[in-house]
Amino acid sequence: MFAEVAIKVPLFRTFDYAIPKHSTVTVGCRVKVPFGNRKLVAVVLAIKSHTDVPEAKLKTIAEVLDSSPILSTDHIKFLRFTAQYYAHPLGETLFTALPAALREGEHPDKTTVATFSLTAKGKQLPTLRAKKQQSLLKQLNESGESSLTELKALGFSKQQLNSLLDKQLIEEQIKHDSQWQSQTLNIASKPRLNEEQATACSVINQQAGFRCFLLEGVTGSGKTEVYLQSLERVLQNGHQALILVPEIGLTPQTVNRFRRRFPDTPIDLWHSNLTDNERLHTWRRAEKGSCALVIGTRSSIFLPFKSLGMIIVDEEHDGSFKQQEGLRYHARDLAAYRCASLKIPLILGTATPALETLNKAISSKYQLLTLSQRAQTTTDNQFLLVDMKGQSEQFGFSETTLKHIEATLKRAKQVMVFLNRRGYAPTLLCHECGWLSQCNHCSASTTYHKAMSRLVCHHCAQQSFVPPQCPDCGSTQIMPAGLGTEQLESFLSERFADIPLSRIDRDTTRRKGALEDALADINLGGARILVGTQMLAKGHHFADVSLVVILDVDSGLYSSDFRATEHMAQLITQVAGRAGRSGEAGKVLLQTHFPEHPLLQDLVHNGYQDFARYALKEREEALLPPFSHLAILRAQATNAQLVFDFLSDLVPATPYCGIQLLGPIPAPMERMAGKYRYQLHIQASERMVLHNYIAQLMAYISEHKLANRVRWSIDIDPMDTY
DNA sequence: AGCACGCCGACT
DNA sequence: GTCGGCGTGCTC
Repeated sequence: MFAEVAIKVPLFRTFDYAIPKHSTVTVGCRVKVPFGNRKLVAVVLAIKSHTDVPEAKLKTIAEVLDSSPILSTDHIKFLRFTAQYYAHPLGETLFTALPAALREGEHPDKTTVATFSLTAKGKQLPTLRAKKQQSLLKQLNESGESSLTELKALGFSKQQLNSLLDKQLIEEQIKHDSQWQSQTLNIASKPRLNEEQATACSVINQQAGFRCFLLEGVTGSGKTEVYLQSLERVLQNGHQALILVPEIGLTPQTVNRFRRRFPDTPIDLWHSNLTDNERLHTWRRAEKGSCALVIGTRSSIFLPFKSLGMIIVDEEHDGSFKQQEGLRYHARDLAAYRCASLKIPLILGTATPALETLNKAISSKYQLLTLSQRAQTTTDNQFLLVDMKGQSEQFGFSETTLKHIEATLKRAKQVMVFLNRRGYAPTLLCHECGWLSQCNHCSASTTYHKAMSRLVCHHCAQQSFVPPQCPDCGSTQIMPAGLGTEQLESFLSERFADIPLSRIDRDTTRRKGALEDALADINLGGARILVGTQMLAKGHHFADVSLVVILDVDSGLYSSDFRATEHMAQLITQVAGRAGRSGEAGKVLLQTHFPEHPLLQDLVHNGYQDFARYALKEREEALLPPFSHLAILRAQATNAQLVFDFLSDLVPATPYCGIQLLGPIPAPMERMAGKYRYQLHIQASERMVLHNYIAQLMAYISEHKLANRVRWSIDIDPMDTY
């Protein structure tokens, strides 16, 4: 007998091996096989009695790693679809979907994970002298139980845990793998739903089989409550559910909310901070049906649930659901496929649906459920467009803007200021000769970080010292040009000297737990001015914000990326939702040179729903996604000519009816980390045509002699097209 | 991707 | 003389 196996190599083919006598090998098991002169882990895809491989080439399986399959045939089918859809080698697809421990051939049940919870004594929440231990106690009281990794992510240490263990305030237990019993489902008291929420829940609950719901709900309209109550039926039926959240959406508050609602229900987390052992453990718990809910980021879409009953994608428009390297999948889109083949409901929730999703709702492929009532406030926010034409500005702020900030601070409210550029200034400029600080390896300028007194390339992360003189002309007149969050911080803290300020961007939150600390600090009434990048926009609740300022609206209006306006509108709407939660209407101030821009006008006067429908019309007229389908073939190498020749060759070699090719064109950043980058845009009005063409293209490329000399990759449904 | 094999340049 | 650069080909 022979086994067809997949191996983690970038080849669009599988390999056959002889099965040694007396050993049992089944589909979905891992085996070790000799491959070239190495030994690799492989996954068995099929058992067959015949092979076309000549006897001289055929080798024999060296070792069987699993006595029972680690991948079900259904799951393999899902991964086969993924590989085919994203034009990625099956072996690599299979292996990226597996936790590292299984990729490396570890025993599937090699590990258990401990969690911590309060003892009876701990539940009385005694007052402790150690502040950190006290807040650890508080955290465990809120979460019920947390693993070491979860606690470490919150900035707690093993020592603090040990002290509490010594005092017998907390205890450690091993998560067991026993089957979760839905009979024990215990639902904590829940709020009454408003009419819209109740309608949404009942529509979802009446659904049997596959249906995709777009839950379009403004911030504060209670989407999470709809998720929670929709999950009840799933759990009661003994099924599992997956809740996909954006990368930074997996906050302790979110998790605690689910844990509090379903106190005896096993809920596992899945995110990039887990250790390999924890991943393996969660993977197995999902597979065995030991956990009922998984809340996870992008890659949790590949978890092998025993009996999945629903998938929820929260903030479905969020860019972090798309993987940007290797297997470039979109977790939301794969969720749709998975739900369809499992015949279970999918809920996509957001205040600002992606235009792709909205289009499906409008064309009735998805069912639209709208939540328009805000639970907390009744007043709508006010948008103000500040016309920057001819206005004098200080550090990017117009006089009007500064006056609004001042007035807001006087009323002891909080102000949020957004600029999507970290660092002090995007470049250094020589006043005498016009020299700009450039990265040696990328076609980009280096960002000036004043506090570190370094120049940093944000594309390849290389740092350099700030030159005392201009490297070109020797002048000492070199100065920062342009604005970054660090500069805003220093300007605002000088201008409003007595007002505490907090900056939130990737630089200030690098340390583990730093973001949580900063947010907690803000909510304790510390900072009144919050300056930050988009990070600040996502999912955090600040009670007192009544003014939001967005400085660089224009960067979204006239970008070469056709999705830039959509993303800017989403950002504006999301941050607007953060303002005015304290009872009074919030103000959102948009600085722009194009106040009359029709999309901006539409957004400001009629809201995202209207904007999005208008923007869809524009996409339709321009035949852009979702009214056509895109793929990008990217290639890079140290030698620019090589890259260009490779891509140029493909254009006439693979003509195809119904396909438009654009390129080769230089990538938006032509040189990055020392490599020259070009791309080919592939567009089709029919999805099938695109995929048939790509299949042909892949076959052609794999024969191409230059293909091994450049690094190339294909991106289906790319997010950043430029 | 790795890894071997093979063919040309500068070095302990 | 050989060490090593990377171009080419192959993996059941």
